[in-house]
Amino acid sequence: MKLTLENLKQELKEKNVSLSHQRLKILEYLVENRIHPTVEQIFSDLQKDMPTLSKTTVYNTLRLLAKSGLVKVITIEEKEARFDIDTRDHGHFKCESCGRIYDFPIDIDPLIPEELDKCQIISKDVYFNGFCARCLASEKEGG
Amino acid sequence: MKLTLENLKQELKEKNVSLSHQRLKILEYLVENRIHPTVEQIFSDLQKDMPTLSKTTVYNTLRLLAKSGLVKVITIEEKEARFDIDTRDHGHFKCESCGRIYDFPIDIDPLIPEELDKCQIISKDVYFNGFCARCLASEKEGG
DNA sequence: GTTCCTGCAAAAGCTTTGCAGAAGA
DNA sequence: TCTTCTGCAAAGCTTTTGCAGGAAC
Repeated sequence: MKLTLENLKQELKEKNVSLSHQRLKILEYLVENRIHPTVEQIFSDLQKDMPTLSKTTVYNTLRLLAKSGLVKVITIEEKEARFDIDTRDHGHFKCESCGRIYDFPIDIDPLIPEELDKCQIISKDVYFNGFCARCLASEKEGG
Repeated sequence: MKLTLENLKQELKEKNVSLSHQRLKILEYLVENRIHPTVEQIFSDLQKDMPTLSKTTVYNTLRLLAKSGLVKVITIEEKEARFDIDTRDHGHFKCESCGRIYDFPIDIDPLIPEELDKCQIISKDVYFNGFCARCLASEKEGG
């Protein structure tokens, strides 16, 4: 299933989660801005078109979407949570220089050790930290 | 190199990090209690023997140890940081029922995709969430 | 008219900072 | 003596909660 706004709206409908104007805009933002934004980013970007939007609503909506399984909370850094509309298994790489978070494909299921066989695994996260190719290149170039 | 207090003290010596009484006790605690404790756990346990210990010192020391590379900060949950004296690559499984965090061996290096070849990876974290064998068993048993 | 949602303000919780006094070399 | 460390208090941030007003059906 592709991660389109239509599909996500349909999924919410099936789960009886209503979509107010604010909620729809936040969902749209997540679909169109696959940058694993923070609450602050979502809030300040959307506020430009919705001056009355409050941060509380952003928090409430993200919590609702996470509870409904449509959004994943990324804890790759200590201070702030980040949000990902793509809930399928994949890895995240955070550049310590520019702050960008990149997705990368990784299938760790074959590596899960036997000792976890008797556990029930609900979510799997792979987080890498370092410096991205772009920053390494501009560092070399710029001095 | 084994994770003994002696080896860790030696490593700090080489890095010119001095070990006060408080710092030594916190380091000892981490070596002897491989439970990925929170600041609160470390503080309240150590306070029993060191009534004047302050939480600030626990924070300061953990930051120092992390900066020195002797401790890893685990962000497997959103609210509180946890600390691991074992900085070698391994996975963490957090049980949502009892809150325990288990270590498990996993070597993801062979799975790192080509697209990250030009990045510099500094740290790798694998976090699983779910229910541990112990909790699943007692649930079945207890009803 | 009833229910649910929004958004302000305040509170809560973790972590950091400022600083004076204490400890140690 | 001089430097470094501790620990109290206060501040800083992110996130949650209480609640009155408003929107939607």
